[in-house]
Amino acid sequence: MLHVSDFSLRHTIESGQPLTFYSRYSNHAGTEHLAYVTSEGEINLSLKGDRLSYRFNGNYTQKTAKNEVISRLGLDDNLPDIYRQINTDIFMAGAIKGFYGMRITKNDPWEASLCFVISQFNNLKRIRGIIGNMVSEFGEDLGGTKLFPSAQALASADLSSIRACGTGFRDKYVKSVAEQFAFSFDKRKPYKMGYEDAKEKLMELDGIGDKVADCILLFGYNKLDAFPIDTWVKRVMERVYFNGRKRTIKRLHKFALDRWPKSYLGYAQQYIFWRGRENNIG
DNA sequence: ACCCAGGCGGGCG
DNA sequence: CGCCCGCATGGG
Repeated sequence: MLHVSDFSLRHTIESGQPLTFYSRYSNHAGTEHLAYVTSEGEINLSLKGDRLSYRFNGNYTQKTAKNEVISRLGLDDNLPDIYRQINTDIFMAGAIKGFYGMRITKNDPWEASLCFVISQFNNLKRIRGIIGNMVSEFGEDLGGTKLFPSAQALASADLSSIRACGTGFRDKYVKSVAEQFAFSFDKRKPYKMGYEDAKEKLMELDGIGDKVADCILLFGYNKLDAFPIDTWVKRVMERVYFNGRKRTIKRLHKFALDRWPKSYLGYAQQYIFWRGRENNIG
């Protein structure tokens, strides 16, 4: 058990991050539950008030499970300090108030990559469905629960069976990215690279462009200086900061860099995204 | 029926 | 560089 503060499991889980797509979340009588699987085993969380307890199996020990939970849910980020630094205006203040405790999750780079390749020109409900189909179709069976599908499994699958999961035209991107993660791309490298170099590296992959690369860097490599701009973030920023005028992605990136601390850009983005989407602003 | 969704690659000027 | 297009699929 550990005590947590400034933490909302619901906002963290529901806000379009990889865990949104492959975890089970529920709330019974004021106690929230979250279950998900990693290559090391299953994690089961319960949150009541500020008490976060966790159960685990597989290779986890008390210590490694605790580290997994803290790191995965972003509990090691200093949220009060982040809020102080990104709270530059009324819109951000509203986002912080409305979604207080929402954190950036830290996920496996391959898992983040697959989720965000699927996300292109898509919506949250369908992404969740497609990832779910892929887990049951291609995930290794652990006797009851299934693992997130490996890059190797998808690399050796044929296009039609990938497409049968509902990917649509993204089938070729899924296979291509899976092949590279399985055979040539060293997913450990970007951890040691700066944001710019790592992004350039990721964008060499077919099917990974500017926005998806930023998502992978933010949610997969824990690079909080990434600022993904999707249709929601673009529209909201144009409306809130540019009086409704159209702006290029490049210019919006520059605006963000000038306005918020580089090391917290990812958090600023996540609050813009989720308030924009949940309040249907834009 | 119509519109949109956590975009990308390719082609054009 | 900026702009435009086609791309599958399902829900509002």
